[in-house]
Amino acid sequence: MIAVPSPVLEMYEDLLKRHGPQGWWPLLELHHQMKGTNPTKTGSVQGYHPGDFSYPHDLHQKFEICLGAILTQNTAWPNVEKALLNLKALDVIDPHKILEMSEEILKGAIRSAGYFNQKARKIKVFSEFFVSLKGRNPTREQLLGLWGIGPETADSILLYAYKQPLFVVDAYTRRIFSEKGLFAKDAAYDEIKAVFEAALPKDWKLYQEYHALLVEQGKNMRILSPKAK
DNA sequence: AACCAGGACGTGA
DNA sequence: TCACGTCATGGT
Repeated sequence: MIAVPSPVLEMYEDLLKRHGPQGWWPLLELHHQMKGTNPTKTGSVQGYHPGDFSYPHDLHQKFEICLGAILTQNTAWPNVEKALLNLKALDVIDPHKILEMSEEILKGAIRSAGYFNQKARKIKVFSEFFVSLKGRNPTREQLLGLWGIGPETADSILLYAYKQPLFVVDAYTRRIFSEKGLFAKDAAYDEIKAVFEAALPKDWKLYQEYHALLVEQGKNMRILSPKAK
């Protein structure tokens, strides 16, 4: 097999070399060997587990990832983490408990993540769906049919909570690669997603790491040169 | 002190 | 379809 130069693969190697393994998705509680903060990572507080692809360990952590995916919509992660810690303190990171609690209290708990009116509703809707799954895996179509779950959130949930090999496209991905001419800057989500999935082996660990690296790179670009876009 | 974050929905054309 | 306004807190 002759190695064909691919900007997609080259970028992955470059980012991995530059930033190292990212250890997404961050979780509130890891097993004790990994536990601790990672102050070197942009915007992170805790919960990353670089090199450890064993998570999520149970249904509880699956649900936590889904909540995080909704809460982080157009929102910086530290704000999301505060919201998740509030939910944990209330002991409601559980779809049944979310459904039981008042929407007003839920709004108060997730306030730091912004858009709390919309996100409280989204979390209620998703919790009902999660219960209906009874432990089974959701399909992308099912997720997209829920109010509040768009393409990126659906793919994030499927990739990080359910380990499905679906590439997640976010604003950073769009920006970094459209500048390199891989696709138009206004290309549709599914079009960009297809470019990556065609260029990469269908490997959910690779997809997890790649998306995390693109976000890390995007954050660094913003901090190091705010105007450089 | 604007500007923007690990987006999605509702609306009008 | 598609561009545009709206949603909201917290960092720089």
